[in-house]
Amino acid sequence: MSKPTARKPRTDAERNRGRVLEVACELFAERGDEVQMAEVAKAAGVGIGTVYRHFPTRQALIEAVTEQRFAEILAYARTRCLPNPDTRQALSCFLTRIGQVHDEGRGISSAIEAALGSTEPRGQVGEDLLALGGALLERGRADGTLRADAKLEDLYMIAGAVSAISRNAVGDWRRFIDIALDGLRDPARDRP
Amino acid sequence: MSKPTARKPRTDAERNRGRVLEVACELFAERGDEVQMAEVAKAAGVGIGTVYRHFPTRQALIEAVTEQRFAEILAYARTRCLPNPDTRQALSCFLTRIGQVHDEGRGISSAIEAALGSTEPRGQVGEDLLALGGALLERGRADGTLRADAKLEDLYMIAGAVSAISRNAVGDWRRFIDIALDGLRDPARDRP
DNA sequence: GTCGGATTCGGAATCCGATTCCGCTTTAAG
DNA sequence: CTTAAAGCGGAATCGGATTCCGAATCCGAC
Repeated sequence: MSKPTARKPRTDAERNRGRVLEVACELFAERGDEVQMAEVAKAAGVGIGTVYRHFPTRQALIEAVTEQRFAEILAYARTRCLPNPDTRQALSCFLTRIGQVHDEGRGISSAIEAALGSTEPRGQVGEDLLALGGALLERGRADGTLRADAKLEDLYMIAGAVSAISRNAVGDWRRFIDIALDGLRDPARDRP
Repeated sequence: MSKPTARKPRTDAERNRGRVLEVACELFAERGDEVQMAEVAKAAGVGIGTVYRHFPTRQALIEAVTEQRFAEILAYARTRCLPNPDTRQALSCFLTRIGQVHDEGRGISSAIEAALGSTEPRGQVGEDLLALGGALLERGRADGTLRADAKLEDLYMIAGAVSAISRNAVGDWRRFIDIALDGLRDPARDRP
């Protein structure tokens, strides 16, 4: 049974968790992977032990930060991309946002990339992001922007690719987005 | 001046270096990133100090292993891909090989990926690989397999993407290769 | 063949950063 | 206000890369 005996979590603990996560977001965005746990603790004004109580592992902390980023992307996609009636532009806008997030916050990029590709979406945010992608995909298939056999997986492969390309600075990821979306176009209705 | 005072390197040193590199290739391929320097040393039958003399850093060792992989890819591309008269197939074959290398040796994948995207090709191998890509690209533009404005950078973005996708197991990278090459096709001569 | 010094070896010691542990402090509940 | 549970801080521990240095091996000269 779900114990009704559960006491309300201490307010100071909640606050501390929040501070740590917030500070971690900033630090990772600025200096990326090189940030140390002790630094995060000091910057948040708590002891190392406290950081570890809330995020049992460096990896866990990184994942939490990553989820924040995902939430940002999700919010952006909902307000700026979905509303665009041109499906191609909506898709491009969505993918572009992913590239931008990497360009801005240098850190956690690899985490974002890994999470993007994971079939186990961490929590509600991942779930929602997946759903949003599905909706865009459906629209695209319906209005002919995408080939009929385009899959959600395809979209996420491309998203992962954008992540990798921007992270490694391989080239112009904006250009890549165009190429990839062209590749996902319906070949039967080309030529404008 | 290039010091003529340089004595020929000791033969045992050469041999040790070779052993270490060989053993490292195997270990990294089998167990990837988790391999420790001490392990490599033991497996190669030398002391840790020796490993460090030849590869001053774990990172350096990984890069050396990576170069081996690149050499394999280069050799394969030369003998199996270039000779294929169908440029599309040749390109696909080349990219497929990259995906396969990741699927086989689980390790150093991230290193391969990073190196693929680097504008500073490590040594002759990278140089040659770049040249080979350029040749395929040129062929593709000439025979209409690729759009006229396709760049070498595009090809390497795609290569990096294939690495990332196969490494993170985001999805079916073979399918991605098709999509990406479709996107790089000449849009003016579609419809068979 | 063998002598002397340069080069390489081996592996113990060191360094660094993540993670664990535990006595002390603060909060929720009665 | 009292008390036990929930949290806290940070010193100690651990794991693994990297450094150091005396001992062992080569190379080239005689």
